[in-house]
Amino acid sequence: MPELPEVETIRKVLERKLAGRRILRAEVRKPRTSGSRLTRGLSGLQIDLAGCLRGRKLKSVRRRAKYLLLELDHGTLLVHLGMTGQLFAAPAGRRPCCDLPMLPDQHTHLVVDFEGRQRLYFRDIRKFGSLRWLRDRAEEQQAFAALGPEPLEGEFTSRVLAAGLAGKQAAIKALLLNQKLVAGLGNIYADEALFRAGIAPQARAGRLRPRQVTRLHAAIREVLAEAIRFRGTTMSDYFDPESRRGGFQARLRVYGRGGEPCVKCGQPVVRSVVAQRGTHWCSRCQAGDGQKQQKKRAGGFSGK
DNA sequence: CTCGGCCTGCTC
DNA sequence: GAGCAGGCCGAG
Repeated sequence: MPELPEVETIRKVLERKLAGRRILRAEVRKPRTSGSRLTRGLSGLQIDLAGCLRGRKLKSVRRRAKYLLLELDHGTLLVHLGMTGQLFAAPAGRRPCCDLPMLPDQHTHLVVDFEGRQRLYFRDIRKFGSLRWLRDRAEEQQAFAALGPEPLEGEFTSRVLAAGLAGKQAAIKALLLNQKLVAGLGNIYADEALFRAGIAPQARAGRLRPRQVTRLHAAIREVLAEAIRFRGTTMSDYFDPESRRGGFQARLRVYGRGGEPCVKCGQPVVRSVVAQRGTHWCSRCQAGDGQKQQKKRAGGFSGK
């Protein structure tokens, strides 16, 4: 699902197409009463989302980690896309693109009509996404209280990363996915950053050498920035609001390439499970300092 | 921290 | 039918 680069790509498109426009009407299509975060406010109370949106003007579209914030002249709609969430902006009654269904379909949960015949759809097949209504900045801060630094901002320094890793026993990949150490990485970019840094995903976080931490910090920023330039990664169902696919999938070095030769050394890319997630890595280029150490030394001195 | 659960659709 | 999928949350 969408990770930081995809969400940032969506943000840019929405900002360009919808910022400054007023909402004429909104429709929540499948309000579910219990267990769903879809139409809940932060307090957990049911709210009339359509009523909150109607008549408001969209001032700007911001992003925090993988969250989108549609900031209105009164209140903010917080959107998280989960695994399969999509936002489409298209004129009413027009199909977003030929290989997508006519909207709204059975998976469309919210339809927002803007002035100028623009219509915004929130669609989410697996329903892991969420919509929340934030009344003010205080609620916004509360929503993000547990999130770590933005990886592309100055607040995310090599020192901050090092401090977050110090003493941790967990696999480095688990921490990268956690959103607390740094926010915005998901399974794809965690694997890609670790490959670029030459660190094994299962390496104990607290055991990384200072230079490995420095490389990881740089790799995280580079891979995210590059992925944004290519408008994100489309493995299967990611589209931006103009129905465009991402372009970064052609530049992935390990993710989704299990069994194929490593782009650096030619050895087959390994596909295993780390932190309960499918993980792609090169056991030669990412020797790290975990259990795989011996592999690197095969043929030379044996480890023990 | 790790695990299971949440959902639906797709591929074996 | 089983297993898998880009994320998160709550429980242990």
